[in-house]
Amino acid sequence: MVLGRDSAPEGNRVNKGAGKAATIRDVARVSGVSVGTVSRSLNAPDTVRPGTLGKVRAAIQSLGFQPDFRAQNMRRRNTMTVGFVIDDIANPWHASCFKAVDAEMRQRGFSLYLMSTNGKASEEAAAIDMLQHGRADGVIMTINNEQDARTIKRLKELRIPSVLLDRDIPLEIDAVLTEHATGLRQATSYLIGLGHRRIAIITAGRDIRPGRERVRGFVEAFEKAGLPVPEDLIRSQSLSVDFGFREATALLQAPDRPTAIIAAGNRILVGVLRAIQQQGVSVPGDISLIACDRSDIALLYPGPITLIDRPVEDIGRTAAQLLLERLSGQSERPAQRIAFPTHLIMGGSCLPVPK
Amino acid sequence: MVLGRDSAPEGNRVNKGAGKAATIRDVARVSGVSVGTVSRSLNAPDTVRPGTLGKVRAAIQSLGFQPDFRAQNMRRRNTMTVGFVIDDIANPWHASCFKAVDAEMRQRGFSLYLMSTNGKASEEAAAIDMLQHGRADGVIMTINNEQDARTIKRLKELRIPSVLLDRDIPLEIDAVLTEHATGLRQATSYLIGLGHRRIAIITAGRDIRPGRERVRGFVEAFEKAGLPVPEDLIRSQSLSVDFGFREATALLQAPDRPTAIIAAGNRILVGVLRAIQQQGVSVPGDISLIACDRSDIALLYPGPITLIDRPVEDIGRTAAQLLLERLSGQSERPAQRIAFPTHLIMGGSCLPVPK
DNA sequence: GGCTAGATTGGAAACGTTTCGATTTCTGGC
DNA sequence: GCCAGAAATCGAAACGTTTCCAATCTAGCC
Repeated sequence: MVLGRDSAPEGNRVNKGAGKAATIRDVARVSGVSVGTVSRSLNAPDTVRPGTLGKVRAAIQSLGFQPDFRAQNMRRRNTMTVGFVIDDIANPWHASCFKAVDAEMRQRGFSLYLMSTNGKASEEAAAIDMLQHGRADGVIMTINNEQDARTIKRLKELRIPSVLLDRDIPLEIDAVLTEHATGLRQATSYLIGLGHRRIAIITAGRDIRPGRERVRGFVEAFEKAGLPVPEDLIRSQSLSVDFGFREATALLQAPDRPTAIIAAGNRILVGVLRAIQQQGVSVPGDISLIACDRSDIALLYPGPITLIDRPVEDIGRTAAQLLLERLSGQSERPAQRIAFPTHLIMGGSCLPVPK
Repeated sequence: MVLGRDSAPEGNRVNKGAGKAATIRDVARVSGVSVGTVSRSLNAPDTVRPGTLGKVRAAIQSLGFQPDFRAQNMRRRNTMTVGFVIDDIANPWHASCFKAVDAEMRQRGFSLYLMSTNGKASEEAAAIDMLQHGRADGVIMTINNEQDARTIKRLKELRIPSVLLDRDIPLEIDAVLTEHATGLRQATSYLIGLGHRRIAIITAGRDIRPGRERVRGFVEAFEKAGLPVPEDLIRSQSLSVDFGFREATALLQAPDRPTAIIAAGNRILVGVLRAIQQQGVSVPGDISLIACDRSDIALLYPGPITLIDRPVEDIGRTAAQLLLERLSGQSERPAQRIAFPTHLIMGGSCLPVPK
């Protein structure tokens, strides 16, 4: 490879406009046909005679013509773009979900706008506003608060199809959900089976579906076992690292410390582990731990952590498909809600309670 | 909040087209001025008389008019969109970088396409192709192989401004770099100072700048100390988890096991830790470890790992600014290369070599 | 009140495509 | 070789903005 030499001739020109690009008109002129025929050669080649097609293609080739995307958007009234709105792309679950959505969308010619809202309702509203009026054809999103009036209003007035991820809103919007309640019931029952009674759960607030459902599953497990629900150990407020850290610290320092913690949330787990480390507690020796969602840390933390998994690729792919269905135009079906099951992956972070 | 009731009336209509949106023509008609004046009211309000402006604004308000983004793109010949091309958004460093770029760009009205190429040259080429011809105004990217002919060719012919992240290519392209060599020299010297001689480095191949530079810094540290370079412990090939795992496993099983490993790469660290865990080795008791870049795992792995940090926010912001400069049009300056320093953050993963 | 320069406004021409009705060119059967 | 019908092509009208030139208005000055 003689890169150095090869690139020298044009080496010191910074890429920029680089002369006018050929238009469909140029192609028409060069190939001696009308503009309409060139367009049809591109979009419906079977309606143009082979001879003509050849001439057009030759002209396209020689001019290096590529249709201008903006003009196509303008005329076709779409953008082949979809917004993916979440609170934080640094959350590995969101990153995986994005990849699944992207894979599905890209192969159909769509590009994805990624908008990370930092969990702020104002940024959320701004993101939704931005996608309207011809910036995107559809949206896939996880909003931060199912009750925020501003966001609800935006969604109600949204002019493009949308799919909610793991959120539940009293509007007719497609949604892809997770059966968090089942997962938590199962995990909690497992701990109860190991003899745990003082089990804590740290998770999102009840203002979003994952918070509500997880707490519900947690409570149901105790009820099913005929045991009193440890209300004082339910910490349901936020999915943030900080919340996880704060609550875990408090729980670990309490006189009647729990024997197990369910860190029900990706980021929460990080906070919980930080607290565990800071308090010098050992897992599973001093306390049992269950996490939610795969992540580097959950799979690796000195020994894999027992966790409630969910099929993130399926979830992403399904969200993409629901949206594509609507974007393809023909489907006027009522809104659909699809839920995916979780399953418990056994790690080494849980032990039976010593007698 | 009476959500249930409020949303009932429109509740069972799935969002969709929802009637024609008002155009600038409608606004002109309603406010009794010409189309041109409406446009100027929006884009240069100080050139229209206050009275007129009032009428126009009233009409806009009453019609709920918002300019059609596609038409603006068409006419203005831009898209207010920038591509962010990387190999894997699940890499937390990339996620942080994206957020920094996004913050800077969003406040100037740009949206970001995120394209995750999975490190495949074909997807990389496809991504770059896709961004051309009016789909984006510029690109920020980390390509996967600085020697791949296909990618180089794409870059050379790219018609929109671009910024490279941490890559070095013999073309006139803006780039934001990291002084990996300095970081590695420092880290290696630190280990040498602790008495280590059998120090291994696992990092990217020499086909990309981080690989080359890191190995260079590593070698220089030995030379500066007047010590022989442990060539057999330099494993420079890929940034992947798998490579980290494979090489770490081999190193740990070797008869003359190193006393320290530098896991020079975000993902590599995950692989290395997996190997360490599987081999039942303890850090820092059995082996010292240094990582690159902050991540949940580096900060948390039973005790924070000593690591070579770099200012990811500054890097992202700078990349965005370089691009914005070019996009603003007036700057015809030669390509710029800006390098950021690293610094060593002391964790607890290194110990002196016992005599 | 008339004049001029400057400030506002109107109207139309782009921007590059797709699409649709009208027109031309094939094709095959006689 | 002609004709009808089908197939292919042409040409022009959109799509919704911005922008430029020309036309009109306003204010200030004498």
